[in-house]
This record gives sequence, C-alpha cells and structure tokens, in this order.
Amino acid sequence: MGRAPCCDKANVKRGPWSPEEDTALRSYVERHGTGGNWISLPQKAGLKRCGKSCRLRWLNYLRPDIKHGGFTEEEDNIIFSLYKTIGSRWSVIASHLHGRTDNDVKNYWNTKLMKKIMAAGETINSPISNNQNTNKFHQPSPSPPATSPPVQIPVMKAESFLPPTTLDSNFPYAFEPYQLPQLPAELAVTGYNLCPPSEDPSLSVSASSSSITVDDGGTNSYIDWNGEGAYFDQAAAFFPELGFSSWTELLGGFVTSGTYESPTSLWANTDTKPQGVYQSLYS
DNA sequence: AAACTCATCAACCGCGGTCTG
DNA sequence: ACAGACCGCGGTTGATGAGTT
Repeated sequence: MGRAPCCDKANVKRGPWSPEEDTALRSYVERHGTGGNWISLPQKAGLKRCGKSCRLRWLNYLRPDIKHGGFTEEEDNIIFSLYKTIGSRWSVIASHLHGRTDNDVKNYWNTKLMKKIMAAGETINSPISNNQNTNKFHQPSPSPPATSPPVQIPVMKAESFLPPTTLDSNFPYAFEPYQLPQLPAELAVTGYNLCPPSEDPSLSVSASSSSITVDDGGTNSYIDWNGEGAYFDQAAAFFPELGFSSWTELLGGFVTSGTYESPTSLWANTDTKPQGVYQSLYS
C-alpha cells in the first residue's frame, strides 16, 4: 500500500516554474529559511505548489551557490571514479562537486558522460548494479584467504567515500583497503570497504544507529557514537583495545588528517546532511 | 518550410529512512 | 513501541529546442 499524497494534487500547480513563483520562493527562503518544513512553506510563501516541488526547485535551481552547465574534465573524472566505486548514489557524488546537485549529476551522467566514457572504451561497472548483494557497501573481495587471519580492525582513513548511511544494520563487517581510481590528488584517498565479518568465534560485532558493540571478552565492549556521558568515557578506554587512538581515528581520520576534507565542511557545502553515525557526530 | 528524431534537463513520482508525538 | 508525517533520494517522464531529412 502506498503512502498518502503529500499534498492535494488537485489544488496545486504543476509543471514549469514562472519567474514570479521563483521570486516568491527565493525571497521567502532568503527571509525566513525553510523552517525545516517544506510542506507548510508554499502556503506561507503564497505559492500554490506542493512542498516537495518547492524543495526541488530551491535545491536544484534557486539556491545561490548552484553551478549550471559546463562540467569540467576534473568533474568528469570525479563522477566516473565515484560511480565505479559507489554506483548511482548521485547525492553522494554531487556532494564531492561544489555547486552541483544530484539531479545535475544524474542528468549529466545519463545524457553525456556515460556515452563519452563508453566511446572512450571504458567499461562501466557500477558496484551496485553488478552486485546482487543487497548490502550496498559490500564489494566482494577478489580472493579471500583460505584461512581467516586473526581479528584485526585496521585504522580507517578517509572512509568518506563510503556513504555513512547503513552501518546500522550491516556493521558486522570489517574494513578492507581500497584505493579510489583516477581521482585528482586531493581526492585520491585510501579508504576501506566493508567486507564480511571475521569468522573468529571469539569476537562478535553488532551495531545500531548510535553504538557499536564488540564482544571480545575484554573489559570494554561498547562505543556510543554520540560521545556523551559515561559511555563516552567507556568508549575512550575501549578504542585502544581495537587498535584506535581515538574515536576520530575510528571514524575515518576526518578530524586528525589534513589530507581529507572533514565531513563538517563537506556537508556545509551541500544539502546532503550527515546521517546515521556521522549525523550523531557532525550535526 | 514542414515533419520528424534526438538530446537535454526540469520536474514529478514513489519509496525507504528518519523524526516526532 | 508504534504510527503518522515529513525528508531525501534515485528512477522516470515530458516539454522544449536543436538538428536532420
């Protein structure tokens, strides 16, 4: 069963926006912001539009920092590299391109870049479309070792290219090094793919949106992502057991390494907001 | 000049995830 | 814990203009 419509479709205007509507929406948002509620915004702004339509118009067209047309070679490379790594996650890809929207990137990919790349003889393998695995983050290891090594959670660096959305239910995975191909130097970072959990029976890992639990028989086994209260102290003691010096290191080195753009600044430049684990830390 | 095809991109749609009461 | 409301995303559609026959 589908959800109820977000607005009365019979009483809202659809189709292309007029300059007057653009002006009304722009001036309202500039004066009052969105108020975090797009559904009620059209009425307040005097627009006969669906809230979703207003949101889309603002995000994709009226926002002051939007850049239209003319993708550069560098942007092409970034899009292609990220597409090969994470698939058609346009909002994530767009977040790496200043002033570009997910819709822009998606349209550009579908109408131009894909053809351009294929004409150049490249093969396009989206990790998602080519992978039956429902875990978006899992990319199969080429050839797993015959016997699993001892459990070892590596120091994670710049995991930013792996969208931070589904650690929640899929966390019982270790991290496997990867190198994003063909990125400009400032983006050519090393990160870790999620890969299946170790078979080491002495350690079990589980996670929720706010915590990771690793039961290794040690004295500490809980990390609270929100980093507050007693759990934070407990977590601070827990990191060394896992081989991390701090929670920032555990979460990808964003804060400790100057090489990588921190999620805070990254998300400040985009409407893509941190989610899940990252939301707790950076919102 | 008219008819047709193709390319582009703004906008819509429906769904999953998150938030809130 | 649950349900409803809302947000954000990715896929798709359709209007429009450019190019071709």
